[in-house]
Amino acid sequence: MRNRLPASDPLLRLQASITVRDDQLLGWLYDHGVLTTDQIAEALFPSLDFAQRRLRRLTLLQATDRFRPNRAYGGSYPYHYVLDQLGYHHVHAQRGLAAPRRDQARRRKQSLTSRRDLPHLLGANQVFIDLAAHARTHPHTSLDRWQPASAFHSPGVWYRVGDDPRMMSRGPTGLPRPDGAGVWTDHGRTVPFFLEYDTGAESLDVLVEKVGKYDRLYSMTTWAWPVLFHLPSARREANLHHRLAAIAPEATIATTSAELRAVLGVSPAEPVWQLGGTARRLRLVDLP
DNA sequence: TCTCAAGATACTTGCATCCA
DNA sequence: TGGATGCAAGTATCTTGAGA
Repeated sequence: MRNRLPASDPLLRLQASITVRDDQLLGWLYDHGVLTTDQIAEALFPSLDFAQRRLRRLTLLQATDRFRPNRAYGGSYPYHYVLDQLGYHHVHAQRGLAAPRRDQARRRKQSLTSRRDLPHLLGANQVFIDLAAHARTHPHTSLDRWQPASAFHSPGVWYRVGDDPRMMSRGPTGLPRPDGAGVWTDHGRTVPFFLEYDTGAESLDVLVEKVGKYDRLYSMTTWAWPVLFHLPSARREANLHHRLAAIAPEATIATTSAELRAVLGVSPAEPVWQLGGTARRLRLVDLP
């Protein structure tokens, strides 16, 4: 039974109302910036209806804040949720960090609402949300780790014991900057992976260049995680494989498309991943 | 140019049921 | 008793398009 004593301090009132699921949501918003109502409902709640109720409650408690962009031709997008100042206080307390800056939430909100690549961020987050939603409804599967792109921006982040010591001070220049990374478990088998989310806005040359950076990483370090390229269309996916066939990358590159997943109506955990040179689609957990 | 209804999209609210 | 949940109806806000 949670403490229902009225608390005058907003932070105490929040702490008294928070559930394990709220903890996970606030942690995700802290790490990944912004999630929509639909994404949160899909990954954490049994119904959209109940998710909306709970999110409204968290917003009233000042743990989360939200904004709602309008669509170009009428109507609006669902609410986009971000962490509010009390949410930062709560996550910092949970993780044993120093108190956040007084204007931390305001700065982050400003940066998120004005960023031009918001659809890219939401798209990349959606891949992990789909995995979390899959895990919620499929026993013996779990998304054990979900790391944001920012986790790979600092110098020395790629260094692991046994690697070239020069990697300790080396920044991400010339090395990959994945849109996220995760660890997926399915019936006792575990696969870590990097995600590259493509909206189709960049040329194929840029994607091939990214593969080259993973090749460089693999040759300099002990990293050997498969790289998942999530592309918008089947045609773009085929074109990328055609380009990769010419360079035969050392890194393990697996691809899928939003188009294919929409037709099949399946999550990224299902057999949708294509490796170079094979037509067969593999499940995420079956990737080498 | 202005007004207003229709349509689209998503959130809110009321009520009921189940369960610990 | 209160939280979790589902269903249905209502509400809010925007764009579009027709008509005065």
